Amino acid sequence: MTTVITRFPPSPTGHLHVGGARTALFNWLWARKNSGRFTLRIEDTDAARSSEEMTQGILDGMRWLGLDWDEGPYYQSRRIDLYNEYIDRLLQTGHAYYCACTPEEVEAMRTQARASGAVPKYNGRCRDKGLTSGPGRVVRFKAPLSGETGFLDLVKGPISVPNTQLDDMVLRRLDGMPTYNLAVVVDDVTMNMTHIIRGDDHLSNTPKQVLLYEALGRPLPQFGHVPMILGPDKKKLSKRHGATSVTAYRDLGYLPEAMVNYLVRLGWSHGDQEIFSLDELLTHFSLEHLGSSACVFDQSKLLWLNAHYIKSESPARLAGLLAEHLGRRGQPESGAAYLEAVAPLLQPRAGTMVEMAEMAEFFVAGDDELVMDEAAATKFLTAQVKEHFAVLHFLLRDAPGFDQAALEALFTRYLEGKGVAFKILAQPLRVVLTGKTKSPGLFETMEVLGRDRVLRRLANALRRME
RNA sequence: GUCCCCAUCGUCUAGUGGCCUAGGACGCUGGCCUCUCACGCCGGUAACGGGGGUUCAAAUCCCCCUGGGGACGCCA
Repeated sequence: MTTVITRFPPSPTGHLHVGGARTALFNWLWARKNSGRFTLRIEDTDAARSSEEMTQGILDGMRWLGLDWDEGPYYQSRRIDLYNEYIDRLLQTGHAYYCACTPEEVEAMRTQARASGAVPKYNGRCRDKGLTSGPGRVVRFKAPLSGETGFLDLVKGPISVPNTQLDDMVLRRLDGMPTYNLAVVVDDVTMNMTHIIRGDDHLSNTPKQVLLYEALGRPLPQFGHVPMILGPDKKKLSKRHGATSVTAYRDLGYLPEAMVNYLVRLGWSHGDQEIFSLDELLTHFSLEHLGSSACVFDQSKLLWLNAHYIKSESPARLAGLLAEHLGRRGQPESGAAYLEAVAPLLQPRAGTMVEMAEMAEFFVAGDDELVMDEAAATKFLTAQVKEHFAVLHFLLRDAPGFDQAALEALFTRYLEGKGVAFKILAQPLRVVLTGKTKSPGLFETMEVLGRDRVLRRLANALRRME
């Protein structure tokens, strides 16, 4: 049994977007599930469009998702000699040749072919000229003129394309850099890849790569092409559709496990199961259940999953995240213990950590800086409730206990004595303590706020109602 | 234009010839719970693109059509 080796080869010309993250996840899962190795490779042969900053962003995204790699990151830009070795070999074995045509000439061939309804491709003018190395010359692959090239795809099944569709692709550019197709094949061969799981958009590249494997005399790895992720308009997902990079979701307050869970279910399924722990993913993930049709990125389902994970996450971890987001919103620092007490009240209510931070503001705001919903204050802080609050202030001050149960008992006793329903006082009290008309339950809120804050906010309200 | 791929509720999907008058989940929606908002619970809405075959039997297999996506770079 050979060791499973997979890879994720992003091009550092953009962020780690959700589509890339999903293929990375699939490759990672497959390697981990089979106790194999997962390799990271940076495809930066396009020097002009690649940047170190993008590379770091991609690595950050990977780490955030928890997709650790066993090898790499390898940089293609540092492996040029290796690629040249292989190109020379192809030249020697007659699988490649030098071509002196300029990009403009090639472009003209394509437009001409297109105009006459033919396949737009290089016409092979230098194919049999026997040109040797020289300035202004690229190296092209000598592709078969007839026949078919095919392979068995893990998700799509048998794929085959007439060779007349393929042209003599460039292997080495004018600037001496290898092209993508050559570099991937050389890398995948030398790094011993066993499985190549990648986006559907590479499907039509694969026959060209298959030809290269054959020319090199190397066995094919297993290819698996997963369908694309589309936007709600069913077009290829792009910035137009809103957040597409995984780090954007992190900043929006999504939990990595929610992202992973959402992504894995996009194109893969295990019966009716929706929620997967990492362990479950590792035991259940399979290539056979990868879907074969494109899917739409559905933000609302991601949000639901995130809410789910927030509910089940430990208050301690949430407190850390909460502090971070609160800080970002310019709120003063609060103790970890306090935030850890706040979190459970907000967990069932927050869809994202950004939302939780927003809801947590009244907990951490200074009593005098509490943002008051004025309309609500006018509506609820009436003369009638003022009398009650005045008494309640004393009762709360002298209450022996300040926990939820004690508070509830205190209120019940008071209300029964006055013959008043809690409903009458609930909203006014909520506005006084939180500044808003929506909040967690009053008794738990008071317990967490603590006696001092409650008393000060009550006193402030009393003063206001003078 | 050519080639390749795809096709079940609005969305993600289950379904591998009979268990399907098509199941789950998100969303939307009715109700319950209730100090507000949520959570939760119960219920509802909604799909096999069309046409031909094959078969005793088709969402499932084959063909055509239609629709969608992708690729045709000295980008990856």
